[in-house]
Amino acid sequence: MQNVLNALRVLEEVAARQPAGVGDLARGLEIPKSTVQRALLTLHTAGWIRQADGGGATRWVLTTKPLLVSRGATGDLSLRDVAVPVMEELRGRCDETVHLAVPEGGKVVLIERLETSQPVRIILPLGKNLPLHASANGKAVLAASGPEALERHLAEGLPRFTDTTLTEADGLRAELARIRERGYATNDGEWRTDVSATAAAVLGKAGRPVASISVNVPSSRVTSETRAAHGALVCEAAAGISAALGGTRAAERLPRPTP
Amino acid sequence: MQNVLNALRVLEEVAARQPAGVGDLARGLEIPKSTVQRALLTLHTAGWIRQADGGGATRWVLTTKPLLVSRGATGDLSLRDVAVPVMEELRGRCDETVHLAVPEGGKVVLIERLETSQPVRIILPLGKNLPLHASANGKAVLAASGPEALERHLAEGLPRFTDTTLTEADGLRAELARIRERGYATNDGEWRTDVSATAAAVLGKAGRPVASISVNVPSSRVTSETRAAHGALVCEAAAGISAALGGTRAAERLPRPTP
DNA sequence: CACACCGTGCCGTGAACCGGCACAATATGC
DNA sequence: GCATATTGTGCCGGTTCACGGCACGGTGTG
Repeated sequence: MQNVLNALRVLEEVAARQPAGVGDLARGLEIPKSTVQRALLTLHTAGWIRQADGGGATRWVLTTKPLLVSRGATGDLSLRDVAVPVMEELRGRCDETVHLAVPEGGKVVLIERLETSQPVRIILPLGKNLPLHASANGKAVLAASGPEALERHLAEGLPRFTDTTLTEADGLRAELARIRERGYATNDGEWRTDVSATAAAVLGKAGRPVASISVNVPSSRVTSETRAAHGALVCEAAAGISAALGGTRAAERLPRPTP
Repeated sequence: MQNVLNALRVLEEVAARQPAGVGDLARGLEIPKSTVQRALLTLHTAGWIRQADGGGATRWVLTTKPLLVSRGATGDLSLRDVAVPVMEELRGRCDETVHLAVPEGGKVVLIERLETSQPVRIILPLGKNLPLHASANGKAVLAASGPEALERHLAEGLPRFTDTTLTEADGLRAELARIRERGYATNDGEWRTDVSATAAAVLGKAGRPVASISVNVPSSRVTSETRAAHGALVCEAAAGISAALGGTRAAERLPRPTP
């Protein structure tokens, strides 16, 4: 138990500051050197880390095993493989940065990105946590979730990020209704002043939102025409991914496959 | 130790067959149910897995933590972020499937893929291990490595995959010399009969190969013209990535940054 | 209703992890 | 060149906690 927690913390630390030695890690984690050393050897025999090629001091780096494991991290049929081609098509049509995010623990997490060719870009690191009430992806997911998810989120409060952030429950409710009506969500500098986005939710087999796809544009580049155009595009893209995942968004029951 | 190994095996099994229950995992791993249960709870408190939304029975799925950890899995400056735009450019010029692989443990591992728009495609799963002596990426890496790496690989033998596979040490040596001469490696059905590829190695700061980029084409579509064209393209792409990584491929020593 | 299977929790035993410490080898300061 | 600091590695005793058999309540299934 404690052993596993230590080893996983060491693993994360290795990932963060690779290539790293025993001393670095022990100091960064505030864990005795011996413990870190044992964790490193264990992770090595498990095939998760290896020693860097350079001779001298032993520096540890990750193997590709974490990558292998995270391949199935997004959903049943490898959401990423299905979504990326659709995202490429979408970016081709608008030439703006396209994001894919999945809901997790009261946030949405950015898991894939395709960049625009334009010089002014939105650049968020993969793995970034975005708030549910102040991002286009978050609001799209929230609008597609049940009311209990909304209440759960309201209970945690609506922190303000900019002066356009929705911090009132009623305002958020009205916004979500508008999103459900037109099918896509928008964000006009509600989280970072200069970031705007348009997003639509991807629905899984159970009709629940499993992801969200968005077009991200610097606020300075947004016009009412592009906004509407992006809305239509992300709706189409999200519907395409949902269908490819086998989503039953108002789909008729399929004839059962012959056994 | 044993504890950690168990937990990591459980984690991999969850990744492979998510959403999965305790019984499934225990049977698949041939580990007592109690042990698996403890490992699941531990992984949960560590934030690596979570319960699926569906009510009924508890099914476990991965969180995005493995994805976060694997972000830095490829190199110092996130090789993937640097390579993907170059790969997109490359695919745009030839409209064929582009692969990115990294060397690891006597193999090369496929870590990124961009697909062609053409109907006949090469589809290899991400994370696939490719042999050093019978794949374009592998040979490109081998040609850019030191002679001791070659000897180490020769000691393990050269298994035959097809009737064009290079299984003789001398033949491989000659091939590697040819690769070093022209800058790119080729594979003409030496691993799978219908898969051909052209690859060039990406060099890191120490001048060692840290990755390889390749254009993969069905053998039926290969001509001598496309082969030469792809060779030039992958060389250019690999050089671009190497430069972006700060590779010192014949680069002069930089003035040290003022402290 | 019986049966099988599910996920979960308890518990005694013994093997393990923990972490302080010591040691060799290599940078760094004077 | 000596002294100092820091590195990675290995050992070992004490105590903890992981192991895995077993039992329980709940849920389909025949």
